[in-house]
Amino acid sequence: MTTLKEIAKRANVSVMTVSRVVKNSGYVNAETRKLIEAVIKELDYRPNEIARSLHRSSTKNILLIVPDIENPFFAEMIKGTTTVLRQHGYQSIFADSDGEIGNEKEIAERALSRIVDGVILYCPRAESAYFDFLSARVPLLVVDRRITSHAVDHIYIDNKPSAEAAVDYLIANGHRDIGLIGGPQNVLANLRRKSGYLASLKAHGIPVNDQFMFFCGFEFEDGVSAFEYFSQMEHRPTAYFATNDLMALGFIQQAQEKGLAIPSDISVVGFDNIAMSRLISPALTTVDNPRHDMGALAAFRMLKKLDPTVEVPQFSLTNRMVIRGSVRNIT
Amino acid sequence: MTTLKEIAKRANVSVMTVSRVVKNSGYVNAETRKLIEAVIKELDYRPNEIARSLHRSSTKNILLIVPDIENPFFAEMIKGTTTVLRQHGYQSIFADSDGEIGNEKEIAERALSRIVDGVILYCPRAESAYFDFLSARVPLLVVDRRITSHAVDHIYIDNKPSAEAAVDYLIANGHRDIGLIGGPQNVLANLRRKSGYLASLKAHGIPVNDQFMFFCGFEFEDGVSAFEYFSQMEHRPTAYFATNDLMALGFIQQAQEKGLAIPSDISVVGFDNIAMSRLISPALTTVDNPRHDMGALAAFRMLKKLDPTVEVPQFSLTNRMVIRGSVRNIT
DNA sequence: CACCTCTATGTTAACGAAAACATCTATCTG
DNA sequence: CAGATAGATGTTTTCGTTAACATAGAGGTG
Repeated sequence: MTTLKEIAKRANVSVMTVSRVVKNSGYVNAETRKLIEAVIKELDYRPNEIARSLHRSSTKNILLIVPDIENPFFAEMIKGTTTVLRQHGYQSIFADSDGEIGNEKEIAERALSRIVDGVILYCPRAESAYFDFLSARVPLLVVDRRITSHAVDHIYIDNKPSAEAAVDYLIANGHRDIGLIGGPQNVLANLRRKSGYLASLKAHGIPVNDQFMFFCGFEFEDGVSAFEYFSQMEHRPTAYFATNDLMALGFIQQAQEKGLAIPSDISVVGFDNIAMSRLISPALTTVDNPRHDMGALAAFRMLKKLDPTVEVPQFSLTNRMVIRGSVRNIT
Repeated sequence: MTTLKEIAKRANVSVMTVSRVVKNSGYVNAETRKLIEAVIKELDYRPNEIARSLHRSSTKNILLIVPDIENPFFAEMIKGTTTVLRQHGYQSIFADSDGEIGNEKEIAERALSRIVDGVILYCPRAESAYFDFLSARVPLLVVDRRITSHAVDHIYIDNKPSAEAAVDYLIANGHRDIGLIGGPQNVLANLRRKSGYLASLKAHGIPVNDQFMFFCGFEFEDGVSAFEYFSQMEHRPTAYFATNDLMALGFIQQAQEKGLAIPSDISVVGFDNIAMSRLISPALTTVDNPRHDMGALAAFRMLKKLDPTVEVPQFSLTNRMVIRGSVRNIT
């Protein structure tokens, strides 16, 4: 716990001279510098960043709040963010809210104690008025959530167009009876995917069949259930759009279990492009969202908030279809 | 940026009285307190944690360094740690070293500037002498790496016994020709798994066949290569032990692609119990390691370092076999 | 009533660093 | 050679909070 003072005493100079050596600023005689540097080394001195932070009233820390770090979706965004922040001399304080609004707020509130220079919220659960509250008190960025308030800076990709493109792709491959494995109906991103499905059908003059839409959870098992639901029907879809890969995977596994082949019997398109979708057989055709870039952009936008001279590079944040082997052309 | 001073001025009292109200300590007249509380609310005051940290010379922050947060293995450990830390009033500063020694050291070194009260290194890459250096300067805990130095506190599960148990299980199911899909030979955990394989064979008097051991990378594709390697042999193993699930998954997928059935034609055991191993068909028999608990224990051990009165709960950190459907009894 | 104790509040110093300002010498310029 | 200037170093104050110490009135005890 060496301090400037101790160095100064040992070197027989004032703290200010030592400080000048440490920060390499101002005038210091070459020999004095040498002596002080030797003492610094001898006593293994390192500046106390807390004291510095207090003085400059900035900590060079950014608080990142995610609903669940075990979800690779968030892990990848976080990685994109921390990498950029670190390159710019900022550290990431990280917190996992477990998807609970209470935790989320409690954690965010800590940021108001000036332990961080800014807060980035990933896919937060709190009500939108809360973001106005926070934003008024600390540099704030909300990622992956649509925000209506003009005052709150945010990054959001609308999933509707890419979902529509995914269904367009099925239609282009000759499918007209297309099932929707629709996931939960209380998550915005998911609803936008459903909207894309509906929009595509409409654009191609295909009437919507309510029977062809199955709503469920978000998990692998929900894909299994979806298969069971559809397999009981007489007239079944030839192709399916699952609003996330995990459900698509469950659906495909169950289909194969029951002796159906993908894509010769059934075509499937997923959404998210999780790691596993590449690895199954056949590999899943899906929609990739730029998680890493979203995280990186969030970092840059935050840096610019804190220092307007920062250059924010161009990111084209668009979802992209990844065509693999789970769709068959039936024209 | 309201400070105690401003509150004091507005309420016409000294800063100390305000401080007493904020910290709820010492004597304060009920009416004075009420008045001060009103002013605090009016000015939206929050104590500056940086100033507090400086004064108490402790930040209530712990630095966590992982090689790659996108790897669910680390994400789960991190979650175990942060959850416990948060419950004890500590925040997690998080950093991703990208598996590079240089980054790892650079990040760890920051901790010496007293911005954190302790450091937890997950599966670090640095040479072991470095841990002595760090440990002498900051409360340090090393997780998932064998450390010989007596001075460095660490948490480590030897993978050999559980690997041995996994192979024992294959042998108990009547297999004697057992292939090893061995992964890279420069990673300690992986070598211990290989040692377990060898130990089990030896214990059962089964001679080791060098041809039956395939060494490769760590990925899904390496499992695919492994299948290709073994399928060229005349006399093939009836069962395989893969030193991680990802390779087992690649191996199984390729086997199924080539028309072989699991487990009727080939039995496979993996290691790690990643999420996907439950989801394939047949579900993979594998070895589960308590990632979450390791993370939680790391947190408790760190807390105890910082405050010896903390109770560290009992964790039985042992790998456990998870028997599912990828092994057939051929006796 | 002298003295103690409890209640209530204020003053000073400290945490470690650094910006702002001050001092002093040596050298240079007109 | 007076005065400006660059070089080298020191002193004071500030960042916001709080521990330690100081003060002072009210009420109680012997």
